[in-house]
Amino acid sequence: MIAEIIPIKRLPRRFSHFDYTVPEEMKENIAPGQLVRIPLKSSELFGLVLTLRETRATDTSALKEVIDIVHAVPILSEKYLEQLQTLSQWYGVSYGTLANMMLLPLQKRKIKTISLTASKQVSKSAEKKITFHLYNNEQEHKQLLQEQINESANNQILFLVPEIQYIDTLMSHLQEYQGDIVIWHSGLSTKEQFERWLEIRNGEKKIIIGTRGALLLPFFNLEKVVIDYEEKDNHKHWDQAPRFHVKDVAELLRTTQGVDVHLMSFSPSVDSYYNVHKKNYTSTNCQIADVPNCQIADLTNERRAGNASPLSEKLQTQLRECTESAFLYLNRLGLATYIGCNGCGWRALCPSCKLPQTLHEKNKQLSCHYCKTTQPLPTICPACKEAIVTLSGVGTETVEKVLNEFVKEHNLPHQIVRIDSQTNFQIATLPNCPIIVIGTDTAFSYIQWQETSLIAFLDIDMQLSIPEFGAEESLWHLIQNVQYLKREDASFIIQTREPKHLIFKSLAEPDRFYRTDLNHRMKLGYPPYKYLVRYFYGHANFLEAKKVMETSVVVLKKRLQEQHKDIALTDSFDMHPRYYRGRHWFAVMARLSPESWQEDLVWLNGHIPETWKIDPHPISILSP
DNA sequence: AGCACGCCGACT
DNA sequence: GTCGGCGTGCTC
Repeated sequence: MIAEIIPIKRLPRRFSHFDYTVPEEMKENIAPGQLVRIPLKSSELFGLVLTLRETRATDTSALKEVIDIVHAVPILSEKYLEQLQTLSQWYGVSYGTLANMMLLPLQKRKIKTISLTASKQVSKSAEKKITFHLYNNEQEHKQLLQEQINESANNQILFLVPEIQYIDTLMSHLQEYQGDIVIWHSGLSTKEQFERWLEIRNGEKKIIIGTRGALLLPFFNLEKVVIDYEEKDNHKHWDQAPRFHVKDVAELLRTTQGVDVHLMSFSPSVDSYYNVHKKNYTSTNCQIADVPNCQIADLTNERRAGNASPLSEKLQTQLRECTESAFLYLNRLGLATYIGCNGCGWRALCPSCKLPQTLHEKNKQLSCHYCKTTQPLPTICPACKEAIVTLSGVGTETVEKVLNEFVKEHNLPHQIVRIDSQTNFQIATLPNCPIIVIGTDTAFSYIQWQETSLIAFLDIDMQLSIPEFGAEESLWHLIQNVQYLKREDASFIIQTREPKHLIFKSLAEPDRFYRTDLNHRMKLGYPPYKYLVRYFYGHANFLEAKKVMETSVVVLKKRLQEQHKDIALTDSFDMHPRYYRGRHWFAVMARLSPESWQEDLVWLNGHIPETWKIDPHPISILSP
């Protein structure tokens, strides 16, 4: 007898499973889904029995033997073995990689001491549509979360959040259920993983709150998945393969296992807006709150009038009158400033990555964030040879300097606090007086919103010029996020050189933003009208990377023309950064029909070079 | 992918 | 003599 076994280990995609012979005395007891021990190369590791078959004449090669069966009860049920196969095809990873994510906490010494509860065959309930819920404040949020628990039967319910810090918010809303909750995220120790994994696998805990990795765990009887903050990009596992989006995996669970899927947000994604209006989703309420009191400060006029400060007149006036705390948001870091020519618009770009270089004040050198190479700061513009290269753009460090002077000049009581990923900020060190926080995204979770009466975006124009289909949506959610968190009477100022931009015109009329953005996406073939799949490839040698990618794309296009005319493929393009982790990266993107993406994706994955990385439902077109 | 193996250069 | 850097090859 031969057992096809998945080694529980990250392996390349071509090694899905291996054949092992089953010793005579094991034949009666071995079954699919069981955890076994197997030899692989020179080591011994855990494996998962996939299928069993009688020895055939073709099985001539010398196979190794299964060592032993760890538990008589299968560790994964039939439906999870099927899920393993689907996900392997979608994301181009070996079964072992996925099995490793489902069973990661296995510890050699402890594993034999645990007992597994055999899962009953739960009758699959009738497949329901996805439901969308909108909430406008924390009370509504809390109420919706509790309803989700109260409305489900006594089976497991999983709440997914985009980042670890949101777990606390959910916990505070679900205090009454504390004893029945288990938390899952990537920061757990091996010991914590082991204990919690068992509680989830054996159905000892009914409520699971976790980040995206929790979705791949083997649940005992999962009835419902709630994806909270559904618009956030961190619901996508972009880091490393399998690059899955929780919405896609939840959809698989819905259609194959009858799991009830709910999406929630205070700022619905453009995708959800579309699906609610198309009645693909059921919705209780999708009346999006407007942003009535947001003030736009037109920087173009101010620059013309001679104000070169990063603080507009409007902001300066309100800062002078501000007696409480203020939050000034900037979406770039402070230690570095971008360099360019004021005369011709030339910008200092890294020669290999093609990313804007930054000036390090200390040594007056231009350097690149990614490849760390440095160059001297030019004194004349390399493009027009005339204008002197000057600093352009502001970072948190620059703003801090300007503010220090401002505070001194107007005798304000505020202390200035910088919060970004480079400052080691501790919430305990906050002074007792009113403060002005200068910060990036990192600052959002530290702001004391009840004590903050003025919020300003200093420079979000860069966000509007990013060539990504989701750039405008991201800014929209950022504005909504402030509106959601800020005290009702707090001022909110956005400084921009493009006051007539769609987003600002739509603040009092959210539907206008969604409809216009959707219209753009339809014309350009972006989600929700197309399902995108990005493939990318990197090589240490630039020309080699370019050549390999281009020739492969030509071959693939020809094949599509012959066999799959409905799948459109872009030309290959360089990524951003172009040079990253010691390689030069090129990408290509396919546009699939949203109705057939699952089959089309599997077909495409089967026709690409093995060296290509597979990225379905990409969050970014250009970046890794 | 990840790990063992082996080759070579730099140190106690 | 031995530590360790990373190029190469292999996994039923």
